[in-house]
Amino acid sequence: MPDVKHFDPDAVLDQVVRLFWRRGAASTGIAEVVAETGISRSSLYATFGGKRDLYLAALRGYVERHSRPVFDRLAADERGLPAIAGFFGGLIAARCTGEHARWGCMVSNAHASLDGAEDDDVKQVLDAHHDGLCTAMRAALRAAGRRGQLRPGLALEGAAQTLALLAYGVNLRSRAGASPAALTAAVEAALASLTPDEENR
Amino acid sequence: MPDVKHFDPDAVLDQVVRLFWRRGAASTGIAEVVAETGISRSSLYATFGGKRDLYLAALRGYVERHSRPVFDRLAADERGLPAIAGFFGGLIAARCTGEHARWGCMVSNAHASLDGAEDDDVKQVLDAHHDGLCTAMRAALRAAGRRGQLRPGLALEGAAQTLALLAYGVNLRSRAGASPAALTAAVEAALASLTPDEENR
DNA sequence: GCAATCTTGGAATGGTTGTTCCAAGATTGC
DNA sequence: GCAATCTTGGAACAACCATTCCAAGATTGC
Repeated sequence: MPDVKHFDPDAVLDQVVRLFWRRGAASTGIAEVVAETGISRSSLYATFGGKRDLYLAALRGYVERHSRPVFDRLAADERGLPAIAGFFGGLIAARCTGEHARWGCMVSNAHASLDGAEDDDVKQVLDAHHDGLCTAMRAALRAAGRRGQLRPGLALEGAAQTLALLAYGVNLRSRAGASPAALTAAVEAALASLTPDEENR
Repeated sequence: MPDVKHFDPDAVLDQVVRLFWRRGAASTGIAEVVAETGISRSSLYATFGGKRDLYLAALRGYVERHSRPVFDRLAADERGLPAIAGFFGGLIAARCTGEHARWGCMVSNAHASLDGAEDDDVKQVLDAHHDGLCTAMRAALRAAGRRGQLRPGLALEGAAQTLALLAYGVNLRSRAGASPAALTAAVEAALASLTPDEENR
């Protein structure tokens, strides 16, 4: 008997993600969300709750739709270092060109926007994201190890953490306009230092 | 003949830095600044101009008082890798403990809060900061090279960029509550991969 | 001590914020 | 087609935003 929604919540959330991703949560008003999505305030609040809930849903949607697929692909890639190089290559391309150029990564941005307050739900998403990235990186490094691409004695867990933090650095600097060349140089140096000495002579 | 200021602008700017550093610019109101500093709105506007000018002054003050001294010390340190290890050790300590624990780095935070708009002045500060960090890192790496601490064939410029981006990663993750141990593991792995193979067997 | 000149406190402003509310509209099962 | 039930548009709201303004106060050179 009831009426049904006159819009697609998933599509709307996608637009909200793009808005919060680009502009940040604090400096994006509900009015902008309404203008961008075309749906009314009532529908927004009825579907997603208040602004905090909306942001949280958008952040989770971002991880689910943008981060997770990339992490999964990296973790499943058996090529070793080329897989990691491919990950960073795609990252730099996505951060510097195309539709989302200079937007950075919504999760990285969220780190800086964390209110000292009880942002526990947001923090949980951030930690889960970081864990997913580290895990994928670890898997790719293990594959590299199996193929003999890594220098002897390399601390696999530590290297995974290094590369994960490096990705955050790329995300951050890309937002300020860092050149793809500079970012690529940093990544290539990091990857080169994982290989045995012989390959760099 | 004129009257003179009834407060110390430098001390006030320090308080403003701490406020924007911790809470971010977008979510900090002028009212909070007035409450924190104790000076009145009139004095604030007369001394620093509007909010954008105030934030810019605070950002520049942060770089001048917090980043620059650390960069200079790193650049002048002739010990090589131990100097870099010391830099990161101090960074992790400052980010995870003490007065500014979990505040991250104001410049790193600024990256994420960049409005797509004409934030050209802010971007300039960010670029200068990044340049200072890379330059200091390069100098320290050169010292390491002179002392034979680096693996053969290492791309010095690339390694400097890698370490700089790594620092941004540390800043970001520390704000979300990353453990000093995890951050240290990432840094140590990065530094270890700069040395010749022999030292890790 | 005087007058000139800047600073200061605090009220006032107009705009924007997130959120709520309700009448009007749309869609359902029967 | 009917009523029940949800959704929708848009007005209304109080709180807060950055900024301005002015009378009152403080400090200076003389």
